[in-house]
Amino acid sequence: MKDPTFSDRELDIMSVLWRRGSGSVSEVMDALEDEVGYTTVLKILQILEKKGAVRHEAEGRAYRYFPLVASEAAGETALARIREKIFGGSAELVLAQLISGREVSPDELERMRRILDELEESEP
Amino acid sequence: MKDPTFSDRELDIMSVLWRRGSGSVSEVMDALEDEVGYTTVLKILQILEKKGAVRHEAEGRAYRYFPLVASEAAGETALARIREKIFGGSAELVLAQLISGREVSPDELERMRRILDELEESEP
DNA sequence: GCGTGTCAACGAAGGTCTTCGTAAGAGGAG
DNA sequence: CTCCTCTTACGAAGACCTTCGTTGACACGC
Repeated sequence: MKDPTFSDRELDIMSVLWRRGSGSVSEVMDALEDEVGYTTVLKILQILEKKGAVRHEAEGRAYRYFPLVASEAAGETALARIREKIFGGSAELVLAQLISGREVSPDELERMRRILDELEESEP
Repeated sequence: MKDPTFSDRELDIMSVLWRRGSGSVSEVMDALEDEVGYTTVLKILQILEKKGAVRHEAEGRAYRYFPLVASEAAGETALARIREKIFGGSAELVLAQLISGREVSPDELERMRRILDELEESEP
C-alpha cells in the first residue's frame, strides 16, 4: 500500500487498531468516540481489508483485525500533504502551528529539542 | 467557519489561493498541478464560496477569488486531527516524522530550534 | 428442541466529491 | 452585424463514503 490515505471514519478505526494493536469488531466499536452501528464498523473494516490496510484472523466465532499499514506510513503521507498544501512546504511553519495554542510541558519541550539535536548529529 | 476542513480538490485550490493571495478561475486552473477542466475549478470555487471559505469580486468580465479562511486555521484543524488520530496525541512524534526522511538545512534546523526557544521564554 | 444473542455477509440508501457538458451572456475582431 | 472566445451558471453523472437493515449461520442456556 503506497501513500496510504484514509477517509474520516476509516482513520477513526485505524486509530483504534494502532492504539490497541488489534481489535474485534465489537472492541473497535466500543473504542470509538462516536456511536456507530456494529455493521458499519464491520463494513469499514472490510473496506480497509480490501484496500490492504488491515488483515483478520479467526478468533472463536469472531474475527480479530490487525493493522497492516503502520501509523508512521499514514502519518508521513498525511503530514507531507499538509506541509505542502497548507504550509507552503515549510516544516518550520508546521512546527510553529504544532506548538501554538497548546500547553507544552517542559519535558515534552526537552524531548522535542533532543529530536532536533539528534538530527544534527546524524547529518552534520 | 469553525474548524475548517477541505476535501482533496478543495485543498488543492485553497492552496493556490493561499500562495498567490487571490486568483481568477483561469489563474487557479493554470496553477494546479493536475489537469482540471475550467468548469470544475469554477464549480469548486463556488462550493468554497457557499461554505464561506472564499469570496469573489468582479474584475472586468471575470471574478477574482480571495481566501477567507486563513491557512493557519486550516492547518490547525488538520494538524490536530493527525496528531490525535495517527500519532496518539504526541507532538514529539509528529515532529520526528516531520523531519525524518528529508534533508533539513542547517538554517531550517536553526529556525526550528529558535521556535522552541521562544516558546520556553514566553511560557516558563 | 427452541429461543436468544452474537457474528459475518450483502445490498441498498443517502450523502458528498469531482467531473464535465451544455447553455447563455458579453466583448472584441473582422 | 456575425462569429469566435471567454466567462458564469446549471445540472447531471459517476465515484466514493457512511450508514444501517436484513439475512443466515452458529453456539449457548434452558
